[in-house]
Amino acid sequence: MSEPDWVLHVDLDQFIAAVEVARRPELKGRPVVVGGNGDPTERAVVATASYEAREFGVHSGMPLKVAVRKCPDAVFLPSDPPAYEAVSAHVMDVLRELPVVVEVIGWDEAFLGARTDDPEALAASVRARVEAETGLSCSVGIGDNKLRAKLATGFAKPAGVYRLTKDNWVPVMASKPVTALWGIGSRTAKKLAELGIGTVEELARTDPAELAARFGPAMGPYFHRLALGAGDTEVTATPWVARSRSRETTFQHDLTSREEVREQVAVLARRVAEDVRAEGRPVVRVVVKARFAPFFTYTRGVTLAGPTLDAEPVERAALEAWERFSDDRAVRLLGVRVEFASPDPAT
DNA sequence: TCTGGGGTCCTAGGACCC
DNA sequence: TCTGGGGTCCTAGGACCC
Repeated sequence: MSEPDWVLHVDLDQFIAAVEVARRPELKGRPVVVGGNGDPTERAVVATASYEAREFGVHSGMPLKVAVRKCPDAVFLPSDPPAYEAVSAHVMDVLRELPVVVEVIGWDEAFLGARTDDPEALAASVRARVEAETGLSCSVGIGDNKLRAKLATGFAKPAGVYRLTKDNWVPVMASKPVTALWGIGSRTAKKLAELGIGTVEELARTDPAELAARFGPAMGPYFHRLALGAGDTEVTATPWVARSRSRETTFQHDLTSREEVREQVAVLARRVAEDVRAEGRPVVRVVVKARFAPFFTYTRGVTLAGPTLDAEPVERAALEAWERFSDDRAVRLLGVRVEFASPDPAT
Protein backbone atom coordinates (compact mmCIF):
# COMPACT_ATOMS: atom_id res chain seq x y z
CA MET A 1 0.00 0.00 0.00
CA SER A 2 1.36 3.41 -0.89
CA GLU A 3 1.59 6.17 1.68
CA PRO A 4 -1.56 8.25 1.82
CA ASP A 5 -1.28 11.98 1.26
CA TRP A 6 -3.67 12.61 4.10
CA VAL A 7 -5.03 11.01 7.21
CA LEU A 8 -8.60 11.89 8.14
CA HIS A 9 -10.08 11.11 11.52
CA VAL A 10 -13.86 10.71 11.66
CA ASP A 11 -15.62 10.91 15.01
CA LEU A 12 -19.39 10.69 15.42
CA ASP A 13 -20.83 13.51 17.53
CA GLN A 14 -22.20 12.37 20.93
CA PHE A 15 -22.60 8.97 19.27
CA ILE A 16 -24.46 6.91 21.87
CA ALA A 17 -26.79 9.76 22.83
CA ALA A 18 -27.42 10.45 19.14
CA VAL A 19 -28.42 6.81 18.51
CA GLU A 20 -30.85 6.92 21.42
CA VAL A 21 -32.38 10.21 20.32
CA ALA A 22 -32.74 8.90 16.77
CA ARG A 23 -35.05 6.14 17.97
CA ARG A 24 -36.85 8.40 20.47
CA PRO A 25 -37.32 11.64 18.53
CA GLU A 26 -39.29 13.15 21.42
CA LEU A 27 -35.97 13.41 23.32
CA LYS A 28 -34.45 15.78 20.77
CA GLY A 29 -33.20 18.93 22.48
CA ARG A 30 -33.41 17.43 25.97
CA PRO A 31 -30.49 16.54 28.23
CA VAL A 32 -29.92 12.79 27.72
CA VAL A 33 -27.53 10.66 29.77
CA VAL A 34 -26.78 7.06 28.79
CA GLY A 35 -25.06 4.61 31.12
CA GLY A 36 -25.45 1.48 33.23
CA ASN A 37 -29.01 0.27 33.54
CA GLY A 38 -30.34 3.79 33.26
CA ASP A 39 -30.88 3.94 37.01
CA PRO A 40 -28.87 6.87 38.38
CA THR A 41 -28.93 5.45 41.91
CA GLU A 42 -26.80 2.49 40.81
CA ARG A 43 -23.02 2.03 40.66
CA ALA A 44 -22.36 2.96 37.05
CA VAL A 45 -20.89 5.80 35.01
CA VAL A 46 -21.96 7.97 32.09
CA ALA A 47 -21.22 6.38 28.71
CA THR A 48 -22.26 9.48 26.76
CA ALA A 49 -24.09 12.69 27.64
CA SER A 50 -25.90 14.75 24.99
CA TYR A 51 -24.62 18.28 24.41
CA GLU A 52 -27.66 19.56 26.34
CA ALA A 53 -26.60 17.47 29.36
CA ARG A 54 -22.97 18.58 29.01
CA GLU A 55 -24.16 22.15 29.56
CA PHE A 56 -24.81 21.03 33.15
CA GLY A 57 -21.29 19.68 33.57
CA VAL A 58 -22.17 16.04 32.88
CA HIS A 59 -19.51 14.12 30.96
CA SER A 60 -18.38 10.60 30.06
CA GLY A 61 -16.93 8.61 32.93
CA MET A 62 -18.80 10.57 35.58
CA PRO A 63 -20.66 8.45 38.15
CA LEU A 64 -24.41 8.46 37.42
CA LYS A 65 -25.00 9.45 41.04
CA VAL A 66 -23.06 12.64 40.39
CA ALA A 67 -24.70 13.24 37.01
CA VAL A 68 -28.21 13.14 38.45
CA ARG A 69 -27.22 15.70 41.05
CA LYS A 70 -25.84 18.03 38.38
CA CYS A 71 -28.76 17.54 36.04
CA PRO A 72 -31.83 16.11 37.83
CA ASP A 73 -34.08 16.76 34.82
CA ALA A 74 -31.97 14.70 32.42
CA VAL A 75 -33.44 11.59 30.80
CA PHE A 76 -31.39 8.60 32.01
CA LEU A 77 -31.29 5.67 29.60
CA PRO A 78 -29.73 2.20 29.87
CA SER A 79 -26.72 1.42 27.70
CA ASP A 80 -27.64 -0.87 24.77
CA PRO A 81 -24.34 -2.01 23.20
CA PRO A 82 -25.85 -4.23 20.44
CA ALA A 83 -27.79 -1.23 19.10
CA TYR A 84 -24.66 0.93 18.99
CA GLU A 85 -22.68 -1.85 17.37
CA ALA A 86 -25.26 -2.17 14.58
CA VAL A 87 -25.32 1.57 13.86
CA SER A 88 -21.52 1.70 14.03
CA ALA A 89 -21.22 -1.11 11.46
CA HIS A 90 -23.56 0.80 9.16
CA VAL A 91 -21.48 3.98 9.45
CA MET A 92 -18.25 2.09 8.73
CA ASP A 93 -19.87 0.55 5.61
CA VAL A 94 -20.81 4.03 4.41
CA LEU A 95 -17.19 5.17 4.90
CA ARG A 96 -15.90 2.17 2.93
CA GLU A 97 -17.92 3.30 -0.09
CA LEU A 98 -15.70 6.39 -0.32
CA PRO A 99 -12.32 6.33 -2.12
CA VAL A 100 -10.39 5.83 1.14
CA VAL A 101 -8.79 3.14 3.31
CA VAL A 102 -10.85 2.73 6.48
CA GLU A 103 -9.24 1.77 9.80
CA VAL A 104 -11.87 1.31 12.51
CA ILE A 105 -10.61 2.31 15.97
CA GLY A 106 -13.79 2.26 17.99
CA TRP A 107 -17.58 2.28 17.77
CA ASP A 108 -17.62 5.91 16.79
CA GLU A 109 -14.20 6.54 15.30
CA ALA A 110 -12.16 5.68 12.25
CA PHE A 111 -9.04 6.81 10.46
CA LEU A 112 -9.25 7.26 6.70
CA GLY A 113 -6.19 7.15 4.49
CA ALA A 114 -6.64 9.13 1.29
CA ARG A 115 -4.80 10.41 -1.75
CA THR A 116 -6.37 13.71 -2.66
CA ASP A 117 -5.54 17.30 -3.53
CA ASP A 118 -8.46 18.61 -1.55
CA PRO A 119 -8.84 17.00 1.88
CA GLU A 120 -11.43 19.59 2.95
CA ALA A 121 -13.69 18.58 0.07
CA LEU A 122 -13.24 14.92 1.00
CA ALA A 123 -14.05 15.69 4.63
CA ALA A 124 -17.18 17.54 3.58
CA SER A 125 -18.31 14.59 1.50
CA VAL A 126 -17.65 12.24 4.45
CA ARG A 127 -19.89 14.37 6.65
CA ALA A 128 -22.57 14.62 3.98
CA ARG A 129 -22.60 10.89 3.18
CA VAL A 130 -22.74 9.81 6.83
CA GLU A 131 -25.54 12.28 7.53
CA ALA A 132 -27.53 11.24 4.45
CA GLU A 133 -27.18 7.48 5.01
CA THR A 134 -27.45 7.28 8.81
CA GLY A 135 -28.86 10.60 9.99
CA LEU A 136 -25.83 11.01 12.27
CA SER A 137 -23.58 14.04 12.57
CA CYS A 138 -19.82 13.61 12.64
CA SER A 139 -16.70 15.73 12.83
CA VAL A 140 -13.60 15.26 10.71
CA GLY A 141 -10.00 16.03 11.54
CA ILE A 142 -7.48 16.35 8.71
CA GLY A 143 -3.83 15.67 9.43
CA ASP A 144 -0.49 14.70 7.92
CA ASN A 145 -0.38 11.80 10.41
CA LYS A 146 -2.77 9.98 12.75
CA LEU A 147 -1.89 12.00 15.85
CA ARG A 148 -2.56 15.33 14.17
CA ALA A 149 -5.75 14.08 12.49
CA LYS A 150 -7.05 12.78 15.83
CA LEU A 151 -6.30 16.03 17.64
CA ALA A 152 -7.74 18.07 14.76
CA THR A 153 -11.12 16.41 15.34
CA GLY A 154 -11.22 17.97 18.80
CA PHE A 155 -11.06 21.41 17.17
CA ALA A 156 -13.61 20.39 14.52
CA LYS A 157 -16.32 19.39 16.99
CA PRO A 158 -19.20 19.58 16.77
CA ALA A 159 -20.19 18.96 13.16
CA GLY A 160 -17.12 20.56 11.65
CA VAL A 161 -13.81 20.05 9.87
CA TYR A 162 -10.34 21.17 10.98
CA ARG A 163 -6.85 20.74 9.57
CA LEU A 164 -3.77 20.25 11.79
CA THR A 165 -0.38 19.67 10.15
CA LYS A 166 3.27 20.53 10.72
CA ASP A 167 2.47 23.99 9.32
CA ASN A 168 0.17 25.04 12.16
CA TRP A 169 1.21 22.58 14.90
CA VAL A 170 3.30 25.08 16.85
CA PRO A 171 0.87 28.02 16.85
CA VAL A 172 -2.09 25.76 17.64
CA MET A 173 -0.55 23.36 20.18
CA ALA A 174 2.51 24.96 21.82
CA SER A 175 0.68 26.66 24.68
CA LYS A 176 -1.76 23.80 25.33
CA PRO A 177 -1.39 21.63 28.46
CA VAL A 178 0.35 18.29 27.89
CA THR A 179 -2.96 16.49 28.52
CA ALA A 180 -4.14 17.85 25.16
CA LEU A 181 -1.90 15.19 23.58
CA TRP A 182 -3.39 11.78 22.73
CA GLY A 183 -1.59 9.43 25.11
CA ILE A 184 -0.85 11.75 28.02
CA GLY A 185 -3.36 11.53 30.84
CA SER A 186 -3.60 13.08 34.26
CA ARG A 187 -1.07 10.73 35.92
CA THR A 188 1.67 11.45 33.42
CA ALA A 189 0.81 15.17 33.45
CA LYS A 190 1.34 15.21 37.21
CA LYS A 191 4.76 13.57 36.91
CA LEU A 192 5.71 15.97 34.12
CA ALA A 193 4.63 18.90 36.29
CA GLU A 194 7.14 17.71 38.91
CA LEU A 195 9.82 18.16 36.24
CA GLY A 196 8.54 21.68 35.56
CA ILE A 197 6.84 20.65 32.30
CA GLY A 198 3.28 21.87 31.83
CA THR A 199 2.79 22.74 28.18
CA VAL A 200 3.33 20.98 24.86
CA GLU A 201 6.10 23.46 24.04
CA GLU A 202 7.91 22.76 27.32
CA LEU A 203 7.68 19.03 26.65
CA ALA A 204 9.00 19.51 23.12
CA ARG A 205 12.01 21.40 24.49
CA THR A 206 12.88 18.70 27.04
CA ASP A 207 15.78 16.34 26.37
CA PRO A 208 14.34 12.89 25.48
CA ALA A 209 17.09 11.32 27.62
CA GLU A 210 15.76 13.12 30.67
CA LEU A 211 12.28 11.83 29.88
CA ALA A 212 13.63 8.29 29.36
CA ALA A 213 15.25 8.40 32.80
CA ARG A 214 11.91 9.26 34.38
CA PHE A 215 9.44 7.31 32.22
CA GLY A 216 11.46 4.45 30.74
CA PRO A 217 13.21 3.83 27.43
CA ALA A 218 10.03 3.62 25.35
CA MET A 219 7.60 6.01 27.02
CA GLY A 220 10.04 8.88 27.58
CA PRO A 221 11.05 9.37 23.95
CA TYR A 222 7.45 8.65 22.90
CA PHE A 223 6.16 11.57 24.97
CA HIS A 224 8.75 13.81 23.33
CA ARG A 225 7.66 12.74 19.85
CA LEU A 226 4.03 13.43 20.80
CA ALA A 227 4.96 16.99 21.73
CA LEU A 228 6.48 17.48 18.28
CA GLY A 229 3.30 16.21 16.66
CA ALA A 230 5.08 13.22 15.16
CA GLY A 231 3.14 10.03 14.53
CA ASP A 232 2.20 7.12 12.29
CA THR A 233 0.90 7.74 8.81
CA GLU A 234 0.00 4.17 7.91
CA VAL A 235 -3.73 3.51 7.69
CA THR A 236 -4.71 -0.14 7.35
CA ALA A 237 -8.04 -1.84 6.66
CA THR A 238 -6.77 -5.12 8.15
CA PRO A 239 -9.07 -6.03 11.04
CA TRP A 240 -7.55 -6.03 14.51
CA VAL A 241 -6.91 -9.42 16.11
CA ALA A 242 -7.67 -9.30 19.83
CA ARG A 243 -4.99 -10.45 22.30
CA SER A 244 -7.47 -11.09 25.07
CA ARG A 245 -11.14 -11.19 26.04
CA SER A 246 -12.62 -10.35 29.40
CA ARG A 247 -15.77 -10.00 31.41
CA GLU A 248 -16.06 -7.99 34.57
CA THR A 249 -18.79 -6.87 36.94
CA THR A 250 -19.07 -4.21 39.59
CA PHE A 251 -21.47 -5.40 42.24
CA GLN A 252 -24.16 -3.06 43.49
CA HIS A 253 -23.30 -4.28 46.99
CA ASP A 254 -19.83 -5.49 47.93
CA LEU A 255 -19.43 -9.25 48.31
CA THR A 256 -18.28 -10.30 51.75
CA SER A 257 -18.33 -14.10 51.77
CA ARG A 258 -15.55 -16.02 50.04
CA GLU A 259 -18.07 -18.62 48.90
CA GLU A 260 -20.13 -15.94 47.14
CA VAL A 261 -16.98 -14.63 45.47
CA ARG A 262 -16.02 -18.11 44.24
CA GLU A 263 -19.45 -18.48 42.67
CA GLN A 264 -19.15 -15.17 40.84
CA VAL A 265 -15.63 -15.93 39.61
CA ALA A 266 -16.99 -19.17 38.16
CA VAL A 267 -19.89 -17.36 36.48
CA LEU A 268 -17.54 -14.85 34.84
CA ALA A 269 -15.12 -17.58 33.77
CA ARG A 270 -17.89 -19.54 32.07
CA ARG A 271 -19.14 -16.39 30.35
CA VAL A 272 -15.69 -15.60 28.94
CA ALA A 273 -15.22 -19.21 27.90
CA GLU A 274 -18.49 -19.01 25.99
CA ASP A 275 -17.36 -15.79 24.28
CA VAL A 276 -14.07 -17.25 23.13
CA ARG A 277 -15.48 -20.60 22.07
CA ALA A 278 -17.44 -18.66 19.46
CA GLU A 279 -14.16 -17.20 18.21
CA GLY A 280 -12.43 -20.58 18.18
CA ARG A 281 -9.12 -19.25 19.50
CA PRO A 282 -7.33 -21.34 22.13
CA VAL A 283 -6.78 -19.79 25.55
CA VAL A 284 -3.33 -20.00 27.15
CA ARG A 285 -3.72 -17.93 30.32
CA VAL A 286 -6.47 -16.83 32.70
CA VAL A 287 -6.27 -13.69 34.84
CA VAL A 288 -8.63 -12.75 37.65
CA LYS A 289 -9.07 -9.12 38.61
CA ALA A 290 -10.41 -8.17 42.02
CA ARG A 291 -11.27 -4.72 43.26
CA PHE A 292 -11.52 -4.57 47.04
CA ALA A 293 -13.34 -1.89 49.00
CA PRO A 294 -12.95 0.96 48.86
CA PHE A 295 -11.11 0.89 45.50
CA PHE A 296 -7.93 -1.25 45.48
CA THR A 297 -7.47 -3.27 42.32
CA TYR A 298 -5.21 -6.32 41.92
CA THR A 299 -4.76 -9.19 39.46
CA ARG A 300 -3.61 -12.81 39.73
CA GLY A 301 -3.01 -15.02 36.73
CA VAL A 302 -2.59 -18.69 35.94
CA THR A 303 -0.92 -20.03 32.80
CA LEU A 304 -2.68 -23.16 31.55
CA ALA A 305 -0.84 -26.44 31.09
CA GLY A 306 -1.79 -26.24 27.43
CA PRO A 307 -4.00 -24.22 25.05
CA THR A 308 -7.70 -25.00 25.37
CA LEU A 309 -11.11 -24.14 23.94
CA ASP A 310 -12.98 -25.74 26.85
CA ALA A 311 -14.79 -23.92 29.62
CA GLU A 312 -13.81 -26.34 32.36
CA PRO A 313 -10.05 -25.63 32.52
CA VAL A 314 -10.73 -21.90 32.22
CA GLU A 315 -13.08 -22.01 35.19
CA ARG A 316 -10.64 -24.13 37.21
CA ALA A 317 -7.77 -21.75 36.48
CA ALA A 318 -9.88 -18.73 37.42
CA LEU A 319 -10.76 -20.27 40.79
CA GLU A 320 -7.12 -21.18 41.33
CA ALA A 321 -6.09 -17.61 40.56
CA TRP A 322 -8.70 -16.27 42.97
CA GLU A 323 -7.37 -18.53 45.74
CA ARG A 324 -4.01 -16.74 45.42
CA PHE A 325 -5.54 -13.53 46.79
CA SER A 326 -4.99 -13.48 50.51
CA ASP A 327 -7.15 -10.40 50.97
CA ASP A 328 -10.22 -10.61 53.17
CA ARG A 329 -11.67 -7.19 52.39
CA ALA A 330 -15.10 -6.88 50.77
CA VAL A 331 -15.09 -7.32 46.98
CA ARG A 332 -16.48 -4.53 44.84
CA LEU A 333 -15.57 -5.84 41.37
CA LEU A 334 -14.53 -9.15 39.85
CA GLY A 335 -13.18 -9.76 36.37
CA VAL A 336 -11.92 -12.72 34.38
CA ARG A 337 -9.71 -12.20 31.36
CA VAL A 338 -8.33 -14.87 29.05
CA GLU A 339 -5.27 -14.41 26.87
CA PHE A 340 -4.75 -16.05 23.51
CA ALA A 341 -1.50 -17.41 22.16
CA SER A 342 0.34 -14.49 20.59
CA PRO A 343 -0.47 -14.36 16.89
CA ASP A 344 2.67 -15.94 15.47
CA PRO A 345 3.14 -15.42 11.73
CA ALA A 346 4.97 -18.77 11.61
CA THR A 347 1.91 -20.77 12.65
C1' DT B 1 -18.51 13.12 43.80
C1' DC B 2 -17.16 8.33 44.32
C1' DT B 3 -15.43 6.16 40.85
C1' DG B 4 -18.26 0.89 34.26
C1' DG B 5 -16.66 -2.37 30.97
C1' DG B 6 -13.60 -3.72 27.42
C1' DG B 7 -9.28 -3.39 25.66
C1' DT B 8 -3.79 -2.32 24.75
C1' DC B 9 1.02 -1.48 25.84
C1' DC B 10 5.04 -0.52 28.90
C1' DT B 11 7.85 -1.10 33.14
C1' DA B 12 10.07 -3.16 37.04
C1' DG B 13 11.48 -6.92 39.59
C1' DG B 14 12.30 -11.76 40.35
C1' DA B 15 13.55 -16.28 38.53
C1' DC B 16 16.48 -18.72 35.94
C1' DC B 17 20.33 -19.77 32.99
C1' DC B 18 25.05 -19.54 31.18
C1' DT C 1 32.17 -19.39 51.98
C1' DC C 2 31.36 -16.01 49.11
C1' DT C 3 29.81 -14.99 44.95
C1' DG C 4 30.13 -11.21 38.41
C1' DG C 5 27.60 -9.93 34.50
C1' DG C 6 24.35 -10.43 31.01
C1' DG C 7 20.27 -12.13 28.79
C1' DT C 8 15.50 -13.81 28.66
C1' DC C 9 11.10 -14.95 30.40
C1' DC C 10 7.24 -14.30 33.40
C1' DT C 11 4.24 -11.72 36.41
C1' DA C 12 1.78 -7.83 38.46
C1' DG C 13 0.91 -3.15 38.36
C1' DG C 14 0.28 1.27 36.06
C1' DA C 15 -1.38 4.22 32.54
C1' DC C 16 -4.08 5.23 28.79
C1' DC C 17 -7.91 5.01 25.41
C1' DC C 18 -12.92 4.51 23.72
